Amino acid sequence: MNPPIRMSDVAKLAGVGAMTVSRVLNGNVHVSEDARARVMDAIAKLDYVPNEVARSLRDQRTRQIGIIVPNLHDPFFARCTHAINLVAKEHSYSTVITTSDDDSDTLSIEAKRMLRRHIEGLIIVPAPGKAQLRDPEFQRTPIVALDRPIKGSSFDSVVVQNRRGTRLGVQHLIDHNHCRIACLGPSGSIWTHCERMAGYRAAMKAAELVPIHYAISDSQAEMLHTIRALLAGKAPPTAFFCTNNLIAQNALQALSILNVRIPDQIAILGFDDFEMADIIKPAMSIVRQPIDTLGRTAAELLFSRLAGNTPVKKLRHIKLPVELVIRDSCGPHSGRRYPIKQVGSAETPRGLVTAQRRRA
Amino acid sequence: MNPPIRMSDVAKLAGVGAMTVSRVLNGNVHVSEDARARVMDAIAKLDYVPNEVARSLRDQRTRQIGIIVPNLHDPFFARCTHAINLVAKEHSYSTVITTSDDDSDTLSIEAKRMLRRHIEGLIIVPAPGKAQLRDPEFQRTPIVALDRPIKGSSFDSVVVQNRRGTRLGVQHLIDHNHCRIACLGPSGSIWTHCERMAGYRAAMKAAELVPIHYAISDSQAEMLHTIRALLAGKAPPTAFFCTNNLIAQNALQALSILNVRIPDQIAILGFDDFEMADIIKPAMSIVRQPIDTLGRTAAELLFSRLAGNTPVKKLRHIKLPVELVIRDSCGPHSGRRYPIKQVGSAETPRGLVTAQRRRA
DNA sequence: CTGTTAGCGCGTTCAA
DNA sequence: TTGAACGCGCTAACAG
Repeated sequence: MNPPIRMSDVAKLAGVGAMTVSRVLNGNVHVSEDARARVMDAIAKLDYVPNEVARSLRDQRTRQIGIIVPNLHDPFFARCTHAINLVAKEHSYSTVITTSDDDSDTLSIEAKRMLRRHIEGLIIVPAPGKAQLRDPEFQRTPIVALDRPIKGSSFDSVVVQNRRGTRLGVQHLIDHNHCRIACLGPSGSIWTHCERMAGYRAAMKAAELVPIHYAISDSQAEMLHTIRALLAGKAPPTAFFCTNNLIAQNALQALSILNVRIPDQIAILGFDDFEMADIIKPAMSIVRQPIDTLGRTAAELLFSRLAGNTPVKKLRHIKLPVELVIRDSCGPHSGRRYPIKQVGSAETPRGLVTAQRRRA
Repeated sequence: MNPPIRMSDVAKLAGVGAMTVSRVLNGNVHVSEDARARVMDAIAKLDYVPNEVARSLRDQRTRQIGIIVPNLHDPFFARCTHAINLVAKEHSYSTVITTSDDDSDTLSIEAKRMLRRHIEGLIIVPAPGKAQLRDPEFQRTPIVALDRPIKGSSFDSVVVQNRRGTRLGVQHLIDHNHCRIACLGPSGSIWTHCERMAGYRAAMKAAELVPIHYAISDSQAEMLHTIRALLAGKAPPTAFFCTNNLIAQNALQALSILNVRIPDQIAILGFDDFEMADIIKPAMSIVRQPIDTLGRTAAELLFSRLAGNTPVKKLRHIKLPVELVIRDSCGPHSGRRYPIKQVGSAETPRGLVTAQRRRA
């Protein structure tokens, strides 16, 4: 509507110089009580709102960080984002967010847009595929890779124990006397799923079992088709390991349609917890990842870079512990329905984790 | 690391003036092929990144919008945010996001922070309680209220048919011969829940039934306690209507613990769909709200304000249709498992909706 | 304790 | 077709 109010307008009304207003606002230097009162008064009268853009330009600090996740439909990424934003708030930073749809070109374009805005730091979930964010312009801003590392990059990363978690889960299945354990994962080459697959293969081989892997799309139809075929074959699997939530839910759906009883006829175990896992019957056993901690750790690492606390050259690669949550989808258990915590692995991160554990 | 590259650096290297570089970048005015080539060359050599902050200050447009939701844990808000961000992308705008935790003071503080950053428009989910964002400074930036209106405010709003959806659901229960239908909702005064309660009361009264309402906290324990007491009483309810997802899931959980069979012993119906609703047994009937459309519509309304297309004075209050999705949690149905679309109510919005339906 | 000067990087305006 | 000057709103540095 009206021309926007500038600091000089406030100064004029208060009968002081612009600098006095600035000093009142930032409150570091001494200002006489008299002047301060007049300034406050003028600010209130004019509804003055400081212009952060000008301030950003002036001192070359935008007090903004950026986040790029594949999407916000997946509760996993939504929660990560939430956790990151909380840390940003604690530091009085704003959060600019956008999505990549797991496409590396989109990721790159959006990252560049963030750079143009001079965000001070960036947290990204790398897209699958070729090496990304290689251009030198990405070297000038601290970047933390979340959930997935970028191989050969110069970015910090925070991920979870994907292989170890999977091994834990598969071993649990083996402990329940399953031999023919199939691994269900999405097609495509998302890093976390590759890791989980690798963990699966390792666990199977360690038990001298034959790995069977099926890559399927996200569609329920394809899952139904795959599972039906699988179960109709000779020597059908007696257990499924699902590499994420969506896969697990689709499998559950298919099993339900096919009237296959869990855990009697088939056992099933997933990676990543979800709201309903505990409510459905049978309650689903899963490998739980510390989502909030994941986001929080990435954000704290980023801010520690911004504060210059972390030596610039040394890359930090943090791997967070996961835990097996035993419920009822893999057969009878020892009556203990609480998580088996996984402590102090060789991969346990140092430093930051201590701080973040207190909060968890 | 090195001092950042400015436009003048590019100009110098290309042997032209800064304005020529600017023109090449913005591409509106004619620049000789020769000059353009040299500029492009210099840009590449220097890894020049235009400074959007300076540009924002210069032309008083940040090309940013803000979003404030209660949290990102709730898939509902996460999806809204996703949809909004998509629209922002289409307009080449960035999205600044933060959370209010459903606290009106936090909302106000965060909104002010956004204003200082000179976001051009703001989409908020109002917090429960007293009138908000009354200060005159909030009058200078277009604000759209999402999912809940602010009574007596001068903001546009986009919400869903809460009352109507609830009536639809409750009527469905009544059609299944239920008389003692209890309404389970959170304590607190969140607008959507108040509306749903009102719809519930209206539907009950219309059928000459006695409304029974229970306000409970989000805790599973309290839900269990409430439901146990309810079912133990004389003339216990034969059906539950839950005003949101979390409540529904907690109720499901409690019913499961108490070994109450659905739908034989009790029917249950919820407001808002969720991933697992279709997978659990029995599949849960719900009232579905058009989440993506909700976010998208709010964003499009905001951008239409920014473009100056919508007359400034006239407030827009859009109410989006919901649909009843009949599954199995309310007893046998007519074999039709597909949504009963709800078309052309008097409340159906005009204009924007057409555009947005094409996408849905 | 307070005011003045200058410049952050860009693009509009005006002149060449 | 191009360049120089000016100012967007703010604050560090330097007087006073």
